[in-house]
Amino acid sequence: MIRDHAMQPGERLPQEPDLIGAFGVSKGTIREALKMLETQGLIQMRTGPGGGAFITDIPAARARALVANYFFFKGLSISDIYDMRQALEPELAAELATHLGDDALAVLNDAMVEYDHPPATIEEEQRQRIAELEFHERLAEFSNNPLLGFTCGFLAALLKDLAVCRRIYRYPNPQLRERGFSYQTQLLEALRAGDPETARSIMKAHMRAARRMMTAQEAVVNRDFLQLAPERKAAPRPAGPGRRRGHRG
Amino acid sequence: MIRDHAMQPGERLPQEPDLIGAFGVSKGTIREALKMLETQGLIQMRTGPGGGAFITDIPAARARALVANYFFFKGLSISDIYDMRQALEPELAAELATHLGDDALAVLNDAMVEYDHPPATIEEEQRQRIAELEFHERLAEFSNNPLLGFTCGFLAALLKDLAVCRRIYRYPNPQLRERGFSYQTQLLEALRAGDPETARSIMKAHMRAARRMMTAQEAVVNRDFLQLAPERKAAPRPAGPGRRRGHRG
DNA sequence: AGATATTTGTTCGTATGTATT
DNA sequence: TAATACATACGAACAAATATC
Repeated sequence: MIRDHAMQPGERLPQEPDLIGAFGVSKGTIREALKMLETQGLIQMRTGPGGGAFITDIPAARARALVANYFFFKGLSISDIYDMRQALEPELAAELATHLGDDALAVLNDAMVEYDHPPATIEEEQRQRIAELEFHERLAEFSNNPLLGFTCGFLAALLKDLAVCRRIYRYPNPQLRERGFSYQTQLLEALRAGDPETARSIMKAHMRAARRMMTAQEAVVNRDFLQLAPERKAAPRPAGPGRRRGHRG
Repeated sequence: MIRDHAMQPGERLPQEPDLIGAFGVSKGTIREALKMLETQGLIQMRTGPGGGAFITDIPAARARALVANYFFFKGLSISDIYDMRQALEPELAAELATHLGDDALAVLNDAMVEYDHPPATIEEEQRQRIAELEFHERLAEFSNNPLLGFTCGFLAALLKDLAVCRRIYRYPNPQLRERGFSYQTQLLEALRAGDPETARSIMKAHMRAARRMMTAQEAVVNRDFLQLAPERKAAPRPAGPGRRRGHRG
């Protein structure tokens, strides 16, 4: 019905009694169907007069959560994520350099104040790592390429949420912040100058360095973690034809 | 409940009456909840004795469909897709070269027989283009990196399904098949030889050439299409802060 | 092949919650 | 404050699918 009527975000579906009539099924069935659409983020329900089911632009966070579920049993590793980031973030940087305005640059600058200084506590250090990843989420939001923006934002969100990563962030690592901050400062300059090639190569170096530090840390953390909780080593691995690595998400 | 019990794919949830008891809600509510999980691909329902709700590994096709919905109103262009493919497919090729076995190579070879010859009809040409994209889907399935595999598979699926692309495929373009087939033949050799650098550079050239041909074709097709159906020009554009291109999916 | 038991799927009537006017 | 228009929730009965004997 949505497709055939070419319904656009903001429009309202018929009310439940009308849907019951239109499709010749009962209320419960209609409600299950509406729940499916709501789960996919395609509609939002509102109660009360004037309420009903409204077509919506799927929120990026919803789409991210749905696809994150897919990777839940896949045992993603830091390397898997950085393979992608190394390929995509430099392209994102280059693309942004071609069109980013002063307002966007100001937003990005603001995002960096959270970690422009050494952390006083381990808790602050963790907050800074999250903030650093949110800087990358902001970058992604400014992309003119929805695919590139979504994917880069998704990867940053993964790094915030994945269990392995959260364990990594419990270990102090001053270099990670220092070098990250330095790269991002240089990146903003290149973006301000509208210089795609420089932006790309800065981001490339940033990703290479971050990957090196994260995978090194991953090894340490996994060793400690597995020693402390050795039964985890025998945790059931994903079924299906041959994946080879560990690091359950 | 799934998370707290750390339930794994294959396990069964309690039956509806038990869930009703466990959560103290009615059958309709339980069913809406189950529908949500089923929509996300997290469970599958089966009727009959021994039936019920089973935890499942989310099928890749399900996850792709969910995230494809997100892009439905975003008006993706051929360029958007090829920005991603140019960045990712070469990395995929290089990664595959490090571990692909003879069985996998045989599967890929089989996938190519569909388009190892010039098409006799326009219908066959269309089938060949789909088959060529399915070759890339196969490649993606063999990746050891779930993120890279999923994303490359998703991009190929987009090119199969997107309205702009389907229109493009209605125009004859012998070069697309010839050059694609030639690149893929070279690629298989590099994969067989276990040579990541060669595989990467072949795929890079393949993507560059494909992008060029597709965007050129896109311009022609859009011109014809918009002339034939000029009211489409005024189709409502995606809401929200400034996207700049056309080519509604 | 057919009967039966088990489990999900659907319906209907009713009651409740919530936002607008 | 009250009336109205919606979604949301409940419960009992019935229908359909499927495995097992």
